[in-house]
Amino acid sequence: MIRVPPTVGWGDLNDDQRAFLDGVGVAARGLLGASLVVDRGEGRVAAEITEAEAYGGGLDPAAHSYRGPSARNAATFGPPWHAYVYRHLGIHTCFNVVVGEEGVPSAVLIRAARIVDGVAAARERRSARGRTRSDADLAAGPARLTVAMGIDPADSGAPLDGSAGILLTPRADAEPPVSVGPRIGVGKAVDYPLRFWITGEPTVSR
DNA sequence: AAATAGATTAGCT
DNA sequence: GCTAATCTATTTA
Repeated sequence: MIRVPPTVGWGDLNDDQRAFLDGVGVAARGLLGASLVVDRGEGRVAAEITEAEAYGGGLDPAAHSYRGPSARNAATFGPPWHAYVYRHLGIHTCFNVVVGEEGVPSAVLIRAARIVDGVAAARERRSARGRTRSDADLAAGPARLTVAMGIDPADSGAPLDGSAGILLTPRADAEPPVSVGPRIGVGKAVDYPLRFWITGEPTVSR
């Protein structure tokens, strides 16, 4: 994997680098409509992914893994179809799916989902401050999703084959209508559209 | 060694 | 809309 210095704009990427980034984008897009189930014996919640963002590891100045491995981002260098979970601003937890081969960091941030089963459990977790939420609001945002589904930083590095309580199943049907746009809350590399969502879904983040 | 920005959300104006 | 909450990693002195 070739690394690009922070001063180099995305327009200067060579063909191989662009192909890699596009590949991560395709992976993110492919996760739309996929089924995510968290089941630890109680409070089982099943959801369908409705919004995802791609992060291109060593090529992407906005990626946590851009400057090499650290204790926090180690999971992004691990095998694909595993979780990368981190804490943001000390209080919020975000869930990613590692999509690159082992040793090649890349991840897809799951920004939003539609709860299809276990709505009661999800609402219970999200109503910690005594507020009730609409169904569409339960997982409309990366940190909201982890709360609703009961995912925490201890899950970072866990496989997503169900053996650790988290099961991610690829979408079986045809791809739904997809919208594309720039990533949210990212100051760097804004000019490359790597955010994907299911068109018209009420569950996507603001 | 100290400052600051960040893949966010909730609550209040 | 604007700000607080509050931790980590990177940048600056």
